[in-house]
Amino acid sequence: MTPRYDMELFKLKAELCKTFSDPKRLLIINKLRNCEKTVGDLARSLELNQSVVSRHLAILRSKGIVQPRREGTCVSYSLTDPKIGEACDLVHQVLLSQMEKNKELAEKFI
Amino acid sequence: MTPRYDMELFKLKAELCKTFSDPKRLLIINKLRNCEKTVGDLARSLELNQSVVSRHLAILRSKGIVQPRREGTCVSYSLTDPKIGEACDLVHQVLLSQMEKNKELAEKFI
DNA sequence: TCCGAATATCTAGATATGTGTATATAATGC
DNA sequence: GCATTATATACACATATCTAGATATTCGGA
Repeated sequence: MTPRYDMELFKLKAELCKTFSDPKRLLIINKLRNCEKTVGDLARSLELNQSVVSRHLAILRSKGIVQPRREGTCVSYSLTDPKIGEACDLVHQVLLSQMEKNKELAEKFI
Repeated sequence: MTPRYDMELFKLKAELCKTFSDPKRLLIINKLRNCEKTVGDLARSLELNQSVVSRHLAILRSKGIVQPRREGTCVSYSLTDPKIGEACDLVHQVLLSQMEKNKELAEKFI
């Protein structure tokens, strides 16, 4: 594996991570974990502007994270892969693990 | 779990993801997977500017991803948690899984 | 204490990202 | 065709991020 090839691969990985690096996108993904939802549903339940939701969905769609299904004037979105939910779980775990560490560290100074 | 609390939690998760959303940071993390390395080692082996490596290490350090160990004038860095390596593996898997999907999709149009 | 090596930080400039508002597009029913 | 509803996109602006290059800091040795 040459350095150049590495760079290309890691660029792709970084882009994928970037897709998950917005709190509103993570909220949307979380809402879609178990069932598909329309743009309007998401906007209402997350109390977000319709255009904001639509744009984040467009980003997620362009990265293959979610898929649309049109039904009349409504468009329902769902996750393309259950692995995406698992990835979010792992982020959760790493976050908790970090919080634990910070807690331990904080306690040392009490 | 109220929406507000959700938002705070997802902001933290998004920040963690953002930390992984730069290809050079991912390369650095990858280099540190099995053994600690000095700033100079990393700069040389990745063919990156010293200040760039140092800056990225500062970001990773501030998020608790890596930890420094000074030895004379050198500073060696290592991962704080093996879970971080696992998280990168999962990113890798999701990426492969996406590539598979794109391949399948591409083949439908051949 | 002065010097050199290793690392960290500052600055300025280019690029990218997220948002609200307004508008465009798509589909349905009259 | 026209009005309505749902969704997508364009625009302008503010903010954030990354980088190279210069400079500051830290440490060990002469």
